[in-house]
Amino acid sequence: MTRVAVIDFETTGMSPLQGDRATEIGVVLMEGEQVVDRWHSLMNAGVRIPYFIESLTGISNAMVQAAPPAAQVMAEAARFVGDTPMAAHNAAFDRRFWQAELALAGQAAPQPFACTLLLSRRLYPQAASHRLGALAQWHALPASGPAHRALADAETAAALLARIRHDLRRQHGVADVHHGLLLQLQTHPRHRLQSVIERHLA
DNA sequence: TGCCAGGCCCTCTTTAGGGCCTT
Repeated sequence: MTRVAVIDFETTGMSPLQGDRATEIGVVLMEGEQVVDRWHSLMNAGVRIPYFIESLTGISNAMVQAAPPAAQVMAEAARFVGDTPMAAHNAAFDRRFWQAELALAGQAAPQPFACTLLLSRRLYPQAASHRLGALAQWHALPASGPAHRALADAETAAALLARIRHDLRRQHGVADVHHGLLLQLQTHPRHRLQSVIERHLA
């Protein structure tokens, strides 16, 4: 059974290269379409959270100041994930922070990332919006808690990934949706979706 | 001083521009 760690970060901004840091991490472990474990933590990276971000996430400076150090949290996250392949909604964003925060903690980040945003754009071009919350509504996914909190958003992304796996099985005839197939699908143009699947099935 | 993300995707494209998505 394919095991995937679905991750979501709350951060102080968009880019670790600009000095932005993670404030919260949530990880949901899936086997196939089932959630088998979950883990989350606030983290203190020693930087101030802008007011706009506080308002967006509800994560305050006082909350992160009371949280464990970022390096300690990331070491625990790395142990929890191990070498499990990963997924996230707009994975380019979470992968940047995963790699940057682990690098600051002296840890490697070798895991490949599947992206539910890229996969949704290919599988559901008729959706009006591919934001995580909009897709959750569009698919009628189960509610997972307040948006813009790491574990709730990781749960929603995990439910979306389960839906993607389900639709690949039921609508496209893929018996076993390997992580490698997801990585292939997300890197090909939308119009080549079916040919990639057919090559995989051959 | 002034600027400030990065990458994918579409199209009135490819010698480019702008919208979307993540916080």
